[in-house]
Amino acid sequence: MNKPIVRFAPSPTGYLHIGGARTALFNWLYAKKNNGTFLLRIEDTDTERSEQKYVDQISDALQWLGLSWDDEIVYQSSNIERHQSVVVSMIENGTAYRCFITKEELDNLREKSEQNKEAFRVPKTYRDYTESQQQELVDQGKPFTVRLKIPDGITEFDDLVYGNIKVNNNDLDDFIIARSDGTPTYNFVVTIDDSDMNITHVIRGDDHLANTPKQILVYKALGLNVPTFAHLPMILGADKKRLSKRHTATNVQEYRDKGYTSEAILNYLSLLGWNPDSEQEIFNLDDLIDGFNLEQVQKKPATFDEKKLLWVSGQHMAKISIDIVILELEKLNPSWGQGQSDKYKSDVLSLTKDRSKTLTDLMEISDTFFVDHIIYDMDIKNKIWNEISSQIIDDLLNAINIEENFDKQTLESIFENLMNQHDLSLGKLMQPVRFALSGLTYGPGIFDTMLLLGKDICVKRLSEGVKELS
RNA sequence: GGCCCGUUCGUCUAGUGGUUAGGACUCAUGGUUUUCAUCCAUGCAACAGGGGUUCGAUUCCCCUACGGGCUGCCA
Repeated sequence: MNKPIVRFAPSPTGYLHIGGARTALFNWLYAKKNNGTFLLRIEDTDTERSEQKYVDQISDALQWLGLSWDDEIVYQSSNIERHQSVVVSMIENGTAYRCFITKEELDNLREKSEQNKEAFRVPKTYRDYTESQQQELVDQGKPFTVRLKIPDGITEFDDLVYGNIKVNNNDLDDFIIARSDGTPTYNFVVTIDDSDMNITHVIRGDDHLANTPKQILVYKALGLNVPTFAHLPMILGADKKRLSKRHTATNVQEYRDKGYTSEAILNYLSLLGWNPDSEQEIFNLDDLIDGFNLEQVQKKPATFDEKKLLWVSGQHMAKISIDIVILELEKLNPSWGQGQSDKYKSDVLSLTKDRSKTLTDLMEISDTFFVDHIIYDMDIKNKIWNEISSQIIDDLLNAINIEENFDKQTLESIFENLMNQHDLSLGKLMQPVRFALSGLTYGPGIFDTMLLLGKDICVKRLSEGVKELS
């Protein structure tokens, strides 16, 4: 097979959301898998709604995800002259025509059809006007749009996901390819651009499935090669509605901020609408490229489930190396672990990493190893602190001070004595110790925590803690 | 209204003309763990409905229902 060229073509009217990221991912995977090319085209022809900040956001998000594109970004708006010249040539060769029906007339007709519960069809009034008849109306200063002259017949194509799709051309209107202000419309420019960019495979959301026959008709009118299409099912929110800005947390960068790694997000996204044909669910990028194919893409929409994302993320956290995790944490929060030695940071992480599901989890749980002073949550204190807690801490402090050594064996024997003395299980005994020491009720093993903190800090925290908490 | 697409546990999915319809997440219970998280075990839970075709349909066909998309001088 020839090397495929695919593209991701977002419009910069909003942030890159999860659905867009999935589309980008599948394009990217298809390109990588087949040694192809992955291009980025910004569809910015809606000047009302397009904004540069969204272009920046989208490219940042793609880069962060690791879905880097080949070549320069193509801006659709910069091709407008090319688009317009094609429109002119189509009027000349009769594959398109000027239509002088106004928007208001159309709106009225549309409304009438709706009231009568009839199918609305755009009247083909001007379809067969000759060039000179059209010119005459133009000369009169009448505004016009340009419509594609759709021939009779059947339009069909084989979608890589949906299979054979067949539409009767009679069910299609002669749709507008250029507005009355001369600007070309989406279904038209997308074909020109895809053709100009030599796109071989159009992989996009299935909201475009019904547009595809129209686009094919444009390719045919222009005598261009029709690319292969693959439509991806939509991603739905928990309410089963198509994911949109109305849903909470659809922005890729929100997930970055929540502490998910790009690899975890990509892994989860790949599972939405694709199955690897095995029971494996945790993939790194290379696995994904290796296993990916369009044949195993689902036809039905998938619901985004953050619980499963969280699980996937936890699996990735278990695998990720400490060195990488340090880099990721510092990227997420530059002040994380500031002023600490690499050795200490990596010791902290080796205790905490495996009990975290996200980078933010990890930051939270590791924070106690970096702060100067513990701030105690009094709600938690009220739940776990009791009359003997202070006594336990005092006894522990005494024992630590008496012992010369501060190592695991020593700590074990200290706690052993305390257990006997207070007639408590280790679990009960260490609860107030952990809290006084870290302000938390969970975390790494208490001996490991104390040893990493060191004798001086333990003594300081315990004595300060017992004062504040008593 | 018309056209196109879809429908297996709550969610992501596997699967076959004859299966105890499988796995994963979630949830519940138990176990491991000094806490928490992990991990392990067990359990709950699905073929949208109705007709066909067939000895037999979750699987093939049709209809209905439901959901989504398109039907824009948005992309």
